Amino acid sequence: MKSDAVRGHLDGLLLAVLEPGPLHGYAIITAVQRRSGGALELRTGTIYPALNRLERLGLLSSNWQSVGERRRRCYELTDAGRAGLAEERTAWREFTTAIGSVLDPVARPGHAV
Amino acid sequence: MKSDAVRGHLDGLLLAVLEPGPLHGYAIITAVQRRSGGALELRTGTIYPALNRLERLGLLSSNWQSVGERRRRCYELTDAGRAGLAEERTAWREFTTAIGSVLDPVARPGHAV
DNA sequence: GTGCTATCTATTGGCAGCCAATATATGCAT
DNA sequence: ATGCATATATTGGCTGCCAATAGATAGCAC
Repeated sequence: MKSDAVRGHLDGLLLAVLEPGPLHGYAIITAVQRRSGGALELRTGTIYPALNRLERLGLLSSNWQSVGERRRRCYELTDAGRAGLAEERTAWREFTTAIGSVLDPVARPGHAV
Repeated sequence: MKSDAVRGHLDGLLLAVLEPGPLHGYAIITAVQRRSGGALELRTGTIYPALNRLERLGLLSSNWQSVGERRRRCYELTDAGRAGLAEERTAWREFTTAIGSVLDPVARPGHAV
């Protein structure tokens, strides 16, 4: 998987891994990695600014937790975040359909060429 | 479809529409538009530099044609271009699988959650 | 008790790559 | 003669992700 691969789809990934429940940043990275079968390895410089942005937009809320002396910042979806995730999924479907029908027209029966 | 949508997948699109036969730049734009059902509208500032790059890389070859007084630059796939297209299709499959399995894990039966 | 690795958060600089805007010219219809 | 479709090309700019860097806690091996 080439670098820069998630460009334009990062928000959807973050919202999606938070759907089952709250996670902190580090756990989000491992969750994306696990759910993608190891294909997607996000960097901290990628997700922390993105999480901040999503919180600023009202799609996420965060609260600090303490585990012993260690601090964690836990993010969870807001209602707007759940709506945003639904939009991202729709956009993803449209996107893959558009690119896919150009890239592989024969693989889509019923599609006029 | 948001602007900047084809980012990272442009080369594959160009190679794909050239697979059936040679086309000139303007026809490439309309071909992508048609095959995507109108979803993808590439700009000249997007494709001309890309076509040049692909030719420089040896994936395309071009030759000028004259229709009356009008000049057209026709591009066609080289053998390397055909190989490149196959790679792009593989990469596309891996990409959609990776993002898709994060975005929509339940929609993929057999995928452990 | 010293290193090594994993866990955890955060910021900065850079740049690839696409788009908007712009320029130019032909051909045809009205 | 005006406007729209056809046709090619360049430039500047911005978005957004990544690499690099920084720093702190915790546990394990030795």
